[in-house]
Amino acid sequence: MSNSIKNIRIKDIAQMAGVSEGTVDRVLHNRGNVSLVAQAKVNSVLTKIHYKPNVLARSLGKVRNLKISVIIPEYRFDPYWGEVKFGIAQAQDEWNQYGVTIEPFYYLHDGNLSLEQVAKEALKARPNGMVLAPIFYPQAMTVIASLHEMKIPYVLFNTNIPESKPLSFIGQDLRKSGRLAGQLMGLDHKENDELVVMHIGESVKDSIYLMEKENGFKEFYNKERHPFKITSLNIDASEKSLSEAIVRLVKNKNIKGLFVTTSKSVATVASILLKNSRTDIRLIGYDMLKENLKYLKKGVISFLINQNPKRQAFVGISHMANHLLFKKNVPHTDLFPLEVIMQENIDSYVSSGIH
Amino acid sequence: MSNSIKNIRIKDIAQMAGVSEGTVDRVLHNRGNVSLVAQAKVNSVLTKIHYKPNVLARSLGKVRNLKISVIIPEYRFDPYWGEVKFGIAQAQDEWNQYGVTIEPFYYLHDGNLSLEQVAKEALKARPNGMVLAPIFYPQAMTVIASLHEMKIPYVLFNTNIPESKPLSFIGQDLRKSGRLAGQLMGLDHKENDELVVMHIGESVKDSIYLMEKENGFKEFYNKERHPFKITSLNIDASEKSLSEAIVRLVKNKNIKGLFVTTSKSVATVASILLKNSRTDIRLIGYDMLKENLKYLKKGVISFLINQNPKRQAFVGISHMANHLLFKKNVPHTDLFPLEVIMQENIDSYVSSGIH
DNA sequence: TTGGGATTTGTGTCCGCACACAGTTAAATT
DNA sequence: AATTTAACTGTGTGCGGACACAAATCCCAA
Repeated sequence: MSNSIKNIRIKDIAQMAGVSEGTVDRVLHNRGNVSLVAQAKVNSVLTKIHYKPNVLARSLGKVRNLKISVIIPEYRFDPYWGEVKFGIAQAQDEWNQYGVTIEPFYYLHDGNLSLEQVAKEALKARPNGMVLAPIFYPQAMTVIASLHEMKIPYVLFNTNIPESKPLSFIGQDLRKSGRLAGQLMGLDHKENDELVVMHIGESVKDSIYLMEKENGFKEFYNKERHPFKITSLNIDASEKSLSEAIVRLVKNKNIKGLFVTTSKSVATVASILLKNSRTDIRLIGYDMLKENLKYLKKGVISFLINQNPKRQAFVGISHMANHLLFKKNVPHTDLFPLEVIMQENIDSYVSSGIH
Repeated sequence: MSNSIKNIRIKDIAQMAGVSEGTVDRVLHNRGNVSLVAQAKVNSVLTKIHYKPNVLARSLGKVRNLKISVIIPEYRFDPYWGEVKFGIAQAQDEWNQYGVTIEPFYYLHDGNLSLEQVAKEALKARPNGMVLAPIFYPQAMTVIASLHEMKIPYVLFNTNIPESKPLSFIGQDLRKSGRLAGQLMGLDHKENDELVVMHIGESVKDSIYLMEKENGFKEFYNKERHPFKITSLNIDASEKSLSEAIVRLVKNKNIKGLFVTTSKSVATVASILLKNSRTDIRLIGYDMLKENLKYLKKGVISFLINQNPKRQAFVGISHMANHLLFKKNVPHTDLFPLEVIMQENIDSYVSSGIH
């Protein structure tokens, strides 16, 4: 019965309208050069039927070698970006077969591998689209200006720059993620506990976005009116100052909770807690980095909030590819869920590939 | 520079091997009728290069109107299956444009709308593949037998039947999900607390799989050697007996935690807890059903474990479609992560579409 | 009325793969 | 040696859409 629901093709429309395929094509893509009569004939058919172009056929005859440049911070110094790189690799796997080439670039804070320099290099190859993790605001802005100028569409992920107009932004609501950390911290609260929010790493000074997490965290406690003392701390990532600072912290017996806003350093904190037998302190951090998982399994880290860096990269690239290749509409913002990782669900997250 | 990374096509292989495209095609699909010499020539090229067929071109000339039947329990009596239905709708949206038709069917426990009857109906249309939620074991087995006989590939989701050999299974590890509930329950434990595992609903008698959750829950406490008293309870879903049973339960002041294994009934439990001012009881349930979210927001439900029914259906259908249309390899089992939903991350889950 | 430019329309080709079918060659039979 | 049979190989076409280019039509001025 519902057997031969022959899909309507351009050919069919042409026949129905009594014009040639070329004319239908011109109307569909409003390329102009169509007489009002023909236009009317085609349009009257188009309103009657619901034409769905065959995506496969459309992109088959497409310009091969679409090129997407991906720019992220150098991954060798931070396993977080290592995860992102995995996501890029998966995207390459997925999209190469459609003739889409994905070229990754890596930047440092400054010098001749700064974001600006690297982006300039990337743009030389005249990519059809760009996917960018813009963690340094001012540099990012000049890159984005170039992109606008060259009319290259771009997707941002990880960090948003709302005032630019990206095709799409992929990331999380950082304030809400701070609030979530707050709730997780409070699950076994006691009245006179002291909680500390820690921002660790050299990027702190440039990364206003970390403050969002802190604000969210505090917001949670304001709302709930919990009588906690909350302080915050900025520490450089340099080995010595970091461990010294933590050791000092740990000596304070009132401190019962630490919330580390940067994903990489929470493992270091955990190791120091362990050495100083302060595993009574509830430690909350970000992301399923290898070291983090180790301490989560041991119970030193209580919770991790998963930002899903791998998937962020994958989805970002996919949005761009879908836009370029299939002309699909992509969401303006794609905010990932705030995933709570704890001992009893680590495995389920590790084993499930990209989710 | 890296400009024309021309993808290797059958044509190119033919040229490299010094044979015709037809021969390459015969080797690739081992259709036979190829001389050993030609075979060798082609194979030597194939080992050197990594041939990736263009999925688009392959499926372009494909049989249009692939048909996939989806069979799930009647959704009007259980919002869980309502969620699943949303997933089906999304899959239709996604795959219709590729010429794949998705036909849903709904079954009840028995009668002329039993799984067997409905499946018989579905099979009349000779679908190219089937996606099935087999919650009643014996009936499901006869359906699966038919599928094997008719050589129709099938994907199972929600409930696994490992001894059948589905193309793919999509779901969660229920034992681990029980363990997770255990950990969530224990976050603010006290020594002499009593915990209750509740199985609610008429399907309990047929659904051995609910026991997995209970076992996982108990397993967690065994391992941790927590001194909790854990009891379990099977209750019919009939209005009266349910509320009576819960009211009775609630009178016991030692009870500090309830773990409801069926997603739909936890809201009822929550409403009764609220009426009887026993919100001190930690309540854990499953899934982001509308009613459940209401009580989670109010704080009556502490945690929900998300089984992601919508996505389970979507992914199940997509696996089948990828298999039929693109000949893609699909994972033998696709176990979803065990997502923890709590007040401060509800929104992030609700707003992010299908993840 | 005709020429010439502008506008409109139709046809053909390519994209990469799958598969049917015709064509070629070699071996086997008479 | 002629002919059948089998084994192998190459060519051609279609899938649906995009786009280039050729062909057809129109309009207006000379």
